[in-house]
Amino acid sequence: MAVTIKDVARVAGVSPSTVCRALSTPNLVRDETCDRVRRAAADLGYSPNRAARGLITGRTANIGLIVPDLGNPFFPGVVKGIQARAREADYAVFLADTDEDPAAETQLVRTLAKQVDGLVLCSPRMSEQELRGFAAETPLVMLNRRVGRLPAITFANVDGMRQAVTHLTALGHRRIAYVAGPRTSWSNRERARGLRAAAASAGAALVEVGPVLPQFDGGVAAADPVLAAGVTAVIAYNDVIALGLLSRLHARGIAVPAEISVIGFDDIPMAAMVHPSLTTVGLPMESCGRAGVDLLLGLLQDPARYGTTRRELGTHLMVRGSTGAPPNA
Amino acid sequence: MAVTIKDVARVAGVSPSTVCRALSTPNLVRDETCDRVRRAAADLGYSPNRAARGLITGRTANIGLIVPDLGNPFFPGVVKGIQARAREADYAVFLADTDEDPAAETQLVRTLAKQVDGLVLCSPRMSEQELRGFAAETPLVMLNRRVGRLPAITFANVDGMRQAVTHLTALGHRRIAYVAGPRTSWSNRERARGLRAAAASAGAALVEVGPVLPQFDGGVAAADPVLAAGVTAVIAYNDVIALGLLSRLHARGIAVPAEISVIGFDDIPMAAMVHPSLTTVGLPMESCGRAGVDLLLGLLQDPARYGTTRRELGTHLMVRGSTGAPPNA
DNA sequence: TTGAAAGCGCTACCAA
DNA sequence: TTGGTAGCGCTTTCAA
Repeated sequence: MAVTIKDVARVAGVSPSTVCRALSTPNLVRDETCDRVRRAAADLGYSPNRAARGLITGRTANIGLIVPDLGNPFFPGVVKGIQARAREADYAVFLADTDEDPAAETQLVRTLAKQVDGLVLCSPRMSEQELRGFAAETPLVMLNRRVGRLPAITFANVDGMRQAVTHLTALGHRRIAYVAGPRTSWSNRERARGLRAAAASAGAALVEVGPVLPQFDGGVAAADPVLAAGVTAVIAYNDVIALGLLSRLHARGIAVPAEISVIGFDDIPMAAMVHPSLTTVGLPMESCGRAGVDLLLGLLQDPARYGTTRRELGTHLMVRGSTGAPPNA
Repeated sequence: MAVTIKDVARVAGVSPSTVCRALSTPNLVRDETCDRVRRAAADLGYSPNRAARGLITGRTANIGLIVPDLGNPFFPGVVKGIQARAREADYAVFLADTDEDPAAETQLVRTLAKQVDGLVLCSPRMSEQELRGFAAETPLVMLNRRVGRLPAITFANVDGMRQAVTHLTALGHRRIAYVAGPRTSWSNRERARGLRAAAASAGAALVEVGPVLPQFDGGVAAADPVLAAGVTAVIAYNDVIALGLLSRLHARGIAVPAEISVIGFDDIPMAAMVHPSLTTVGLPMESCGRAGVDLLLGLLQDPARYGTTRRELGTHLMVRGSTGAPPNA
């Protein structure tokens, strides 16, 4: 078995209590003793058993992270941000991928809740009611979704859409399509809302296509209806859909942006790598992860203060090759 | 605080020991008692504290997973496979992303080792020596790398390259470039070795370009040297590099596959989504994750038997649009 | 400044 | 078939 605090105590010639103190509150221990203990610990390669510690302190130093689909290029950035911030704060991360299944999500929350101090839920699929229930039991922060006053980090979807529309109308576009993501998705609703508002105030016509699955094939499928709608520009719910659009437009011999402009949302890595490169609304994904952990840590320290904190992170339009002036401008 | 086994015992009117048995070995408990306990547990919403259990059983029911970079599209598939298999076996997964930093990897292994029953290391960056050291202390399986006889799941890199070369020579190619990945990468060495052997036995000339970073920009940078080498086909260390190649070739107005054929390795999702779609050697990533967990579970049960088990998973060439006959065939 | 002892939640053993 | 007891590794009183 692994080396325990007793082994260190024996080698250092002190009691286990002293070892514990030497390692956690050195100022309560005579310097010389402290040194001896530290040396023994180092020699033996001791590192404390966090589970045992958690049992008594009631603090596991673990956080749980639940994501719907790691394969979705939106998530790795967020997860990396969470990892990085958690590591800085000396927390370990339990990760679970639910495969977009709300039932699995619920079960996973139950299982994880016991072994972590708090949970970060990425774009949770579960119902508002369930979410509220869990939030009452376990410190929890949501990413990319808001439910009531529950702690959450979100992106400025509405403002992102405003930026996209401003860009398009400045170029001269007057008729724009929106390829909608899933009706049940919080961010789709936000983006659609922002887009409608921006189009209305800019005096541009808006045609909604879909909803489609937020995947490459969804975009492929949406391209023909978009073309049929007689628009000069299209904004997709997200980049993956936009990439599908681009692919199908290319296959049909439609030039982008000469004949139609395309805008995505998220700024996933591939967006900058395709031809033409994709104009898109960029989300600070790593910051989102970090902010999520920060909020969770705050929540653990001072639930009253952070219990209803919601932060919205700014978004920024990345203008690239897929947008230009409309055909007959 | 959470509800403990004592609470359940009190409500059910039995001793904690009985609660424990009723829940874990019901056949040692009278049916009626068992029912009473279960009901009490359900009423109170009891679920056992796995950390406390682990303390005594010496089994945490957690596995640790360390990956170098979740942003690399190679990993999500593997991680999903691991998650899925772990969940089936009722294990939870600690995930750590090391950001390609070997030092972080070492530290993370140390930290995680205490709270898990075993570790899965994805394409580990650390030295052979360190790896051997850790393997002596903690059950551990490597994915995508072999070191001596340590337990590992790998892909048939050599055979994949044979398939790629066979495909190209069948089309008539006689002069092929290889864009190498990092010298330090185990899979790059394997792939290069397989490629050299296959080219030699097929009588094709091989030109090596690079090494380049295994990223899109690496591929972009490699395109010009490849063109200068006067080859009719190029095989990249991985898909991400191949995508960069494709992009730069497009920018220079070189038609693929009319003027040059391109093959990648991995079959990441984007490979099928670009124009022309990328011919590539497909790796069963989810299977790799599942196999890794299976091997780890075997290792935990019977270290002697599985201590040196290494499995190689088959690879399959996915022929797509980026390969064709050479220009003057 | 240090050590002894109690106990976190749980399981395993021995008696009954 | 059940309960009591000990103890996993650690931290935290309370005394000394």
